[in-house]
Amino acid sequence: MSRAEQLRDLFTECGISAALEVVGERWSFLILRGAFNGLRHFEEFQTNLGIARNILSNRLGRLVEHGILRRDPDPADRRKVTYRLTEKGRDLLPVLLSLRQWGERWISGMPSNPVLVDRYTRKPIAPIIVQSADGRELSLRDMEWVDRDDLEREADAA
Amino acid sequence: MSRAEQLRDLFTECGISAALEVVGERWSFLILRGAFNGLRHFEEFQTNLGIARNILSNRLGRLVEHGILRRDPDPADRRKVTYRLTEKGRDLLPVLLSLRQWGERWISGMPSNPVLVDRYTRKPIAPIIVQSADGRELSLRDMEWVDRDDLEREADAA
DNA sequence: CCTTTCAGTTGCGATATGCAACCTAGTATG
DNA sequence: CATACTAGGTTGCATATCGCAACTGAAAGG
Repeated sequence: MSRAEQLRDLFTECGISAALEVVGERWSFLILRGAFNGLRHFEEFQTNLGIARNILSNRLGRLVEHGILRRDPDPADRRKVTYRLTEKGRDLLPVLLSLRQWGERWISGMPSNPVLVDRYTRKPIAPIIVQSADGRELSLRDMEWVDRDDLEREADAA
Repeated sequence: MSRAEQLRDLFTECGISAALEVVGERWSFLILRGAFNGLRHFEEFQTNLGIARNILSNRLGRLVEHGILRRDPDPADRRKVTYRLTEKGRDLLPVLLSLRQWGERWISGMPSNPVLVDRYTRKPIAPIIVQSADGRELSLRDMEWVDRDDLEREADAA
């Protein structure tokens, strides 16, 4: 595959642009961070994040539309609405945490509060890293972009 | 304290907000994806991403200001400028890859092309996960948010 | 009833984005 | 040398999105 072809593929069918369509807007990550931290109700998000009410309304709606949050009426108090993460939403945790760790390391320079700990050992979670299939840590030097078809041909040849 | 300062504090107190202040704008992640895949020059970014020239100019400038990209004139052709990732920028790889993996799994439904492989084993990299300090995979059930001061008190009590 | 709470919606000005045209320095061509 | 072309922007202007404050409407609570 030529370099030009590789680049074209890269930009037409990448999971990153697909993901950004859904969670790439201004407040989406912060709303999700709130949800991971236990925020459930509109007013909780609004006062905690300081986000404008109309924007919050719009973002919650989009996250629900995309199946990242579930919106349930509270049976005990019919004014209240409960937003909570779906499995699809919970699966964004590595993204949120790696972003947070990067921000702590390179921008704020210190760990934020509160800390996410292993419930049993009470120790903070490890830094999120890129690993090989057999669990070794990989840096950029250890990796290479390969076309899927080329990779299959390699495997067949071996 | 002015409203602007209040907002600034709000933005810097959490690693996620701090990170988003720098890389949270519309095209930033896509520009970084390009950089990770070898794009170096203004025109390369522009034609491959289809981004407006003024926005690209502004984003590249911001990424350089924040030390995520380095901007060097090309000594061989003094019209050309080379943008490349700094260590701070390269350290965003787990964020980009976990976002990509999430998008592949939940939005596009299939792995994108090309694939990032371990250069030596030729196998695709592993899914990015959250791990304990001793390397066990952690799910949300295994974790807990703890105030840092409370955690210290726990440690002292033990 | 009367008040408060919750989850929004509406109107409107400020900000950000996208597009096309233009600009400047440097390079290739004849 | 004159001319054309290239790389990396900038400028003007239309549109889209955001943020704030005020308002709404249904449901509790007293």
